[in-house]
Amino acid sequence: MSEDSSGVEVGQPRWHQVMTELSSAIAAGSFAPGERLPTEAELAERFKVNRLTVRQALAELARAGTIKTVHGRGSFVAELPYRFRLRATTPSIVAQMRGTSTVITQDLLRHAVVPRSDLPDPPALPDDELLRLDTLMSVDGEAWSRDTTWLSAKRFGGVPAVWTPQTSLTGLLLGAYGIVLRRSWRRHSAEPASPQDAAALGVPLGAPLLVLVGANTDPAGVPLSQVHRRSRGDRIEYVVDFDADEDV
Amino acid sequence: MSEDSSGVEVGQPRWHQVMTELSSAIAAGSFAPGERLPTEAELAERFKVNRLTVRQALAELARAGTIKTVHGRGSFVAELPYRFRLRATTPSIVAQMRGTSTVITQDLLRHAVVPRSDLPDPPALPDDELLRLDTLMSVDGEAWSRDTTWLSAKRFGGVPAVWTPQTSLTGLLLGAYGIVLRRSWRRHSAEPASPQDAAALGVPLGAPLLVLVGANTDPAGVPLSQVHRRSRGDRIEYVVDFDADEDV
DNA sequence: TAGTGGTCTAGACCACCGG
DNA sequence: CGGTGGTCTAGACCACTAT
Repeated sequence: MSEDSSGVEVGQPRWHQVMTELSSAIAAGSFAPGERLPTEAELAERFKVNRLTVRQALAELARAGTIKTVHGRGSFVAELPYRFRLRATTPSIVAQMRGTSTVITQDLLRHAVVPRSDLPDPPALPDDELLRLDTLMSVDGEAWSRDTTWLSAKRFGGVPAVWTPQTSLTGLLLGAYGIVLRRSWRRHSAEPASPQDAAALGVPLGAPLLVLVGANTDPAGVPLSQVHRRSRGDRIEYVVDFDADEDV
Repeated sequence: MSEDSSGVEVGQPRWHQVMTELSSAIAAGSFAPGERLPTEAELAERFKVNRLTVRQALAELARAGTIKTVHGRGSFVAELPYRFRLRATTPSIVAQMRGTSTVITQDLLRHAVVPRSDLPDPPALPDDELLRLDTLMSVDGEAWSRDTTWLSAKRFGGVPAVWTPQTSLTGLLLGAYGIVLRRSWRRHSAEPASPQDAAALGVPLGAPLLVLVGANTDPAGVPLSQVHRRSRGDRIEYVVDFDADEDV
């Protein structure tokens, strides 16, 4: 990245220069976390570019999680980037996070019983009727991940009735059914946020999500549940520790 | 997503409609994998919108990996989405992929010996001089992931001299040094592609990358290497299997 | 209602690719 | 060289938020 005598990038598009200058200013503390940036019109005037050029710069910063843009209000510097480190060996995410001083809620958005034959790619569960739970996990009021969980409808049909935002599914299964979940396998991938993801998680379209697909069994190895979790990439990461004892 | 009588989305921005229509056309096979889409000007005329509106639609499709846009040539439908499934328990990625009929190369882009004291966040290795290897892994000529690997410079200083594009680092350490690597821990996260990532991997700025940070030890548990791998999210995923025997 | 970001247009010029 | 995508401008109007 070459620069001229005044420290301005050379040979880069104008929007890229604006992006890095804003990024540097934020990193240098010229704008505090949570603070509002100048309006797009002001930035355009300050950088002597068109407003669209500013917008391209802001869009990239938003996708990277550096700022958060809200329609009608402005663009705000993100809170200090914090990524929650989750142990992949532990079935319950919510239980792990509850150990902290933050407020964790998991709302049940939808639930339905679906015949296995209706599913193009049914989960590997030994049941004909499957209970589908769509939940949204939030931390301090900020949505962090969307889950879709599949269970046996016959065995666990009562779960939606007793669900509360404080529910941890693993804890519920243990408490109400006496069942201990054991992780069987996990798949980790990175995907761009779909329009639905973007709306539910409050991230820009295309923002990186960390996606987990996995299965849990009972202690005997009988498949009990299958999970599909889409988490904000700037908030969640998974740790696999091969040295430590693999307990819960 | 409501639609009017002709099946056109309603209440969505024009660029979003163009995006979904193109996406559907591709999914329906109107454009074969690898085929070139009409030019932006043609699409603008066909959809009766400005070229910028078409460009916003194409940009989202490119970030999602549906198409690949090349300056001066056009936009091309991506080859059938294929994601390589890598076992997280196995230290060597390259060795895993070599089992397939594809051509895997790993080019050594740069290497340097760095005093540990020069690093703001040094890897957990018991050495004062560290060898840094920057490599690029490609599959059938397409760049899939960039690695930065740290090793003891004293023990492994000869590695760069014997490197070839066919090298697997794990295999090399075993062959030339008689050392068996054992995975110690792994961290998986999702990040947007930086300008450097985008240039090296041929993806759009901000495209989702699957990032792995990890450490390996010798069989006795002594730290040997630390890895930082940034892979194309549309090409790589990691599998953690808790049921299978954890060998290899 | 005023101020903010979100969308869209028309037009221009530049940078890259291929023959 | 002609054709393609990449960047940028000026200007307009819409949608959302706060007061």
